[in-house]
Amino acid sequence: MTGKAKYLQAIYDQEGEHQLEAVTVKDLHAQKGNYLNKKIQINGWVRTVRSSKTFGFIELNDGTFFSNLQVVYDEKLTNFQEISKLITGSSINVAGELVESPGAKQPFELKAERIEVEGLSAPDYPLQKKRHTFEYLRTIAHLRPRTNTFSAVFRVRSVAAYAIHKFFQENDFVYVQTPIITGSDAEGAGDMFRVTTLDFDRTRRDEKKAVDFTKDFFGKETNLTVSGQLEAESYCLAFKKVYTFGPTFRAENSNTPRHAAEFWMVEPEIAFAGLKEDMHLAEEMLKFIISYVLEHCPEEIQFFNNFVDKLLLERLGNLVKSEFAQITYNEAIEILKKSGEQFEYPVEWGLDLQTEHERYITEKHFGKPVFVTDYPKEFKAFYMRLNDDGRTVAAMDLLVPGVGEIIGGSQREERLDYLKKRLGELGLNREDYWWYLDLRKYGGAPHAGFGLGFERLLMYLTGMANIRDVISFPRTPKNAEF
RNA sequence: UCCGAGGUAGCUCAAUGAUGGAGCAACCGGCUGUUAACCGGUAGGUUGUAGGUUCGAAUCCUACUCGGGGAGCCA
Repeated sequence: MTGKAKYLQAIYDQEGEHQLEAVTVKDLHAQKGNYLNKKIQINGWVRTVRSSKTFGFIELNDGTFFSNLQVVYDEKLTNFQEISKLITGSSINVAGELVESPGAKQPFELKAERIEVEGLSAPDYPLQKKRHTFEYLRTIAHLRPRTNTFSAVFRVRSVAAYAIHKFFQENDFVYVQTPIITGSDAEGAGDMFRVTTLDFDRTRRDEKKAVDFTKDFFGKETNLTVSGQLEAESYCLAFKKVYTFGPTFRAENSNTPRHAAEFWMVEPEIAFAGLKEDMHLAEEMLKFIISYVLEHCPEEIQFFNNFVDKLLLERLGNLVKSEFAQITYNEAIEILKKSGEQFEYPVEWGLDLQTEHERYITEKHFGKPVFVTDYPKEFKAFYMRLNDDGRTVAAMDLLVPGVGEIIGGSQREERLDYLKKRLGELGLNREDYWWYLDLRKYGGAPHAGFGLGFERLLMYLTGMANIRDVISFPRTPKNAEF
């Protein structure tokens, strides 16, 4: 028994005369020669039935491959009437011979000798064989993976996740799982989801009506993580090259197609390295992931190119070949000022770049991914390394057409005195960061890292315009159904 | 959170102050190679909720609610 086959359920036919192991549609396409003109068995779900008086066709999808398998059946089946009335969504088991198809739309088809109904669907099955809007499909998130689009999205998601691990593992990075429950407010930025076991109705409060968290589960205030970065830095300064890949939570009341309250983030961190190495890593990583997906999900990417975004293949192909652009914040301001564009928000040194500015730079001016570096320290986080000019930090954002900011990173401030000073300037409590400061005290080294929004990468990879359509069960403000 | 546009049959949409329709899905029937199959028929509605204007409201007004777009925050 092969390693793969042992996971497949062996199913016997009704008479128990011979045993056929269920094969997958993926195998049929991969090794057509092994199966053609032979008896096979397939499990799957009915996408549609086209029935005539004495014969009919079933589009069967078994979840392993993008395309359906066409099943041909006729009145020789003992349950012909039942099969002709099968409702979309029903699960069946089909045994028969795989033959070349006379139809133009598929290379082969299954001539059914026996069809067993595993689970009937119902007349009110919400998925039809016509196009549905993504908005409607979000209301049936438990059924949408059965559609072409979401089948493609989540296969790409799985392959992309694998590609991320493959890239880092093959480049000697150590995969670190940082905590999801955290006692530190990582960046002092953004609202966090509180984690507590306190009973709201019987919570002890002190004279100032403040909640007494010493009575809580952890004996202190805890939240869901907004970033694994600080913890990743700790492991970076032990393993030299590390990465995290896990869920992240932000309680911001963001209502946009690019934000979710729960999303996945990839956060590499490299020691004895600066911003240049950081950008190089980001570019190599993105190119690897995209190449890997292009190679391993050709049907899915072609589907997106046909039905979601006509320029997808061209854009992804170009990205893999081209060099990312790289400009400083200063240069970005110059470009915007000289652009002649009428922007709604002013362009001035010391003001942050607005979405419209970022879009102009990456979509119109360069037409490809752009690193923007060295922002004024005022609108960046405390841990970013201060540049020699004393007013900018070694930060970088990667902007890509269509999605916007996909990566945010920086060289970290490794100089203990600078870091302490910065904490003070921002009114952050030094004691809260004692262990983070220790990393600088005990053999600190220059290091850098970035955060990649996994869902934003998927949007870029698939052309899907809304983050809610690249997460299985999206969590957004006022929405945690399923 | 702010700004502007929406919610009509299971789905996608018509109907702009006067008897709420179509396509698809469902259900019944027909059809010997279909492929978003095709042909005929049946059923399906308190027009998001509440209130108001009017002789009369899906249509005009107000509030709420839901989904989405733009902005802010960011990945």
